[in-house]
Amino acid sequence: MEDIPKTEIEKTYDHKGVEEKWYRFWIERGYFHVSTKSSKPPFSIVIPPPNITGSLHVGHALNNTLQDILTRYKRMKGFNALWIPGTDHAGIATQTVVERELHKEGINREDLGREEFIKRVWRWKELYGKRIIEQLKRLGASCDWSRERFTMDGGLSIAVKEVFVRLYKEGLVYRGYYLVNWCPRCGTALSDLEVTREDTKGKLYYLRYPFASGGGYMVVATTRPETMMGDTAIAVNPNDERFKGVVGREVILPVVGRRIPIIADEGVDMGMGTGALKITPAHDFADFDIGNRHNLQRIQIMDSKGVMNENAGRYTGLDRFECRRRIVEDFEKKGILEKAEDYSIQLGKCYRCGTVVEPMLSLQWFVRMKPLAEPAIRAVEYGKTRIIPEGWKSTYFEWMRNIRDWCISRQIWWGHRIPAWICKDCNGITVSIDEPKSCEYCDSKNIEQETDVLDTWFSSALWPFSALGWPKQTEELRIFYPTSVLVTSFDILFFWVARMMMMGLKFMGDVPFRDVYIHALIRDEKGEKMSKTRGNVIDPLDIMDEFGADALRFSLTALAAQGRDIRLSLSVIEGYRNFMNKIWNASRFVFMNLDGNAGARDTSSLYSNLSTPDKWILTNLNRAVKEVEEALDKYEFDKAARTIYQFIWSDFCDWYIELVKPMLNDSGTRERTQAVLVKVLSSALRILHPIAPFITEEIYQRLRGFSSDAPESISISSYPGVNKDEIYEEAYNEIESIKQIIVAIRNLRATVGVHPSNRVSVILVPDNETVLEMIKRHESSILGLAKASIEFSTRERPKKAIAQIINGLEIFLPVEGLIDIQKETERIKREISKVLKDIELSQKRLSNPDFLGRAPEDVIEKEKERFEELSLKKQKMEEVLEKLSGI
RNA sequence: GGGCGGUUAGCUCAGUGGAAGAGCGCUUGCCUUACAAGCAAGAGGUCACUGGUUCGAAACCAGUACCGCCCACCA
Repeated sequence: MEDIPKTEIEKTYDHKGVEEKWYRFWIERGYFHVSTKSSKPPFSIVIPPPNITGSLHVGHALNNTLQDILTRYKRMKGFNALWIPGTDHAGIATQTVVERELHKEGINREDLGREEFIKRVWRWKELYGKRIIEQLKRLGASCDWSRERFTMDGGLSIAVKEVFVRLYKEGLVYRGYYLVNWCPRCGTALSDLEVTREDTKGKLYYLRYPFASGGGYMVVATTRPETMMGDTAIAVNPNDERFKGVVGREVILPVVGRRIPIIADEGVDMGMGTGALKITPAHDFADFDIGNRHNLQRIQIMDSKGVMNENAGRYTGLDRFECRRRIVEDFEKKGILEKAEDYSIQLGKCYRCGTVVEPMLSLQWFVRMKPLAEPAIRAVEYGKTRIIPEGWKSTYFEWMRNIRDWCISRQIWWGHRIPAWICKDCNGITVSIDEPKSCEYCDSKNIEQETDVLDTWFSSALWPFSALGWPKQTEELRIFYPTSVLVTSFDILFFWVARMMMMGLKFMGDVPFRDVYIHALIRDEKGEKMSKTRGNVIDPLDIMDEFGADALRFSLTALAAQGRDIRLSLSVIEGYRNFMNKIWNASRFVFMNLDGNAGARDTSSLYSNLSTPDKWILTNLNRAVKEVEEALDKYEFDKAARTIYQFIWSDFCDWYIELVKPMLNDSGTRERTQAVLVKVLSSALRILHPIAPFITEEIYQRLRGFSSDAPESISISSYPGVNKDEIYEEAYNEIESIKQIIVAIRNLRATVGVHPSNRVSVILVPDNETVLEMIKRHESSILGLAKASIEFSTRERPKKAIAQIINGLEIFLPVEGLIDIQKETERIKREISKVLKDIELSQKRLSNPDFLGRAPEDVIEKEKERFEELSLKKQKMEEVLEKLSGI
């Protein structure tokens, strides 16, 4: 063990300490800070602002890794690359969190009062709102932190008011009494998007409503019998023969005793239920519309907490579900309930808390969407904004074309308070950016500001321009709007992307981003959504602790294909952690073989005398660079990662380093080889840097000492370009052939079971002089990598030997009868039959006049060559088989 | 009810018209002085099914089945 190489570099890469160190270094040097004075072309991304209540989950990790890759890539490519960070105030979510805190202290927000409560939320934000930002930094996010924004900071508040006022003045914001989705737990209205539908098992109840004139009853079916106390009609389809005689008559509501009419409405589906529909305009969307058409009274039967109100008679004070239970019980006794069937219903639930939403009549603020949606549809149709992958376009269009007005008011405290003042005298509404002194209609001073706040997504919709300083006409806006790309996942396509499109076009007159890249959602290895209750959550913070941020980032990148979900498992991450270690050790090898003064050398002269393996690796490098560039330009992150992985591990480590080892021990070739190693490693590090910034910086810093003019950090170094002069077709093919020979010999060794440390002697029978000469040039490589010494033979094949047949060459490994002849014979036979099958197919193709007539020339040529090769191979193998049987 | 994805090796996924691929797992042999988080050699596939287009289909088209997602006021 005394001849362990003298090196200070650890055998295993340890990310601990490294990541933090370089992140601090980058920040201190201000590499991520972007100046508006720069003459470089702009590139910009605004972050999807994470909630201040959030903790980095694996979805954030993916989303931000991809943004960081793009930002770092563009920065290295010479762009003035700006990535604006920020956080979202997340109205309901944050309010809930703080309320929970209060609850622990035994108080609620009403005890505190609005003003005091909001102070508490701000205090909470100061304490915990930075958490997710710190986590993004751990991930390596290269945001310009000097421009960090918050959706409730002063500037954004001005933007929100400006937008609201302008929309109101143009009639695009209005206020009115409508039926909205109401969450009784959160105590607020929700937009349609904030309601999720869930299949729920329920019952369909058939209720008998007796005719007022006596003599029978109507049967109506409902899943919500408690709403019957708000019924104001029964509706049937006018074309329904069954009910021809009853339209215009009246029935009596059981329990309540109220008389309600039977009306006819086209909206009633004759096939559903009993064909007769009970109409509750104040608690059902369809009924609301029917009610409007027939001027029906709207009777509310619940309060904002979902508790039955005074209109519910003897059920007043009961929770809606308790009321349902009781009412069914009572109806059963009284024979009002005809039957109850099991029924599966799509129940609307609050997307925040899961409470069943209640359609509730209330005074709310809305945005008129149609006029805003039209330009946003056109922008995507005309390609002013590209959606990638394209498949999402149709989803976007579908939603935009059927868009409904957006309920933007929320009855909570945390959020942007609506800048409207309501006059207590004349009920007039004064909407204004600054607090008005009096009512603009009656001049009364008796005005009060609207207590509602805006939907969180209202401010998010302005993010691409508000984060750049709007409504001020800033340099940032001029340079960086529209932003280059938005990176997001599809679950907020409507919530956010669509609304940003509308607002951007409305207020900036241009789209908010050129591209929208939509990535997948992360699931566990079984394809299930990660959730705490399932216990299948992969916490990126734990992953970063154990495997490092680079391994996490690379894993996410490699999995970021454009499908709909990504299945992430620990074994995948472990695999890419191993890749990081591989890079580390390849670098370690390079360092161990460099001399201290390597940097002072003039490398250009060394390049004039490249070896074939040198040319081969440079060819591979340039092709890899090209592929990675093209992939990143098309947002094919997984392809970029795969290309880099393959280049570093297979090409550079498995072959180039191995091929080059003897050259490092030869003083005639040592310097040149060192130069190529450094060049290739340096390029490899730089193409990898956007994906794995930490380890590449760590190695780069060590490599920098060997190079005279390297920038002080890899993150500001330039991205490698493709050098066409370094594509060496001939050398490439030559090494590919040599690789084949080495693999074939290794295969023979394994077949015989030769111990890896033992040298074998093989007999090569080349087809021609060219092949012979080529092999001779690489004899030492074959000796080194296959541990085989070579004998050439032009005619004679050895008698006792096993063979491998490759293109242009037969390889024999003489054996001393130690091998299992039977097994080897079988193997060859199997090979022959495979070749035969291929020959057959090829022949069929070549004898097909249609193929010869219609296929392109080069394909036919290739097929002919292939046929020749296969035939030759078959012939050679049959000879080998013959020889084998003679042993 | 409408729309959109997916179905390729045991698992997770690439591959978009011209010889079925990768990683993990598996088998076998190796601590070969960069790396056992490694090296080498293997085994393993009717590319879901049925038709069609084409000289040629895993890929393009149509349909079927299964899995998943989104949208929608069917009591």
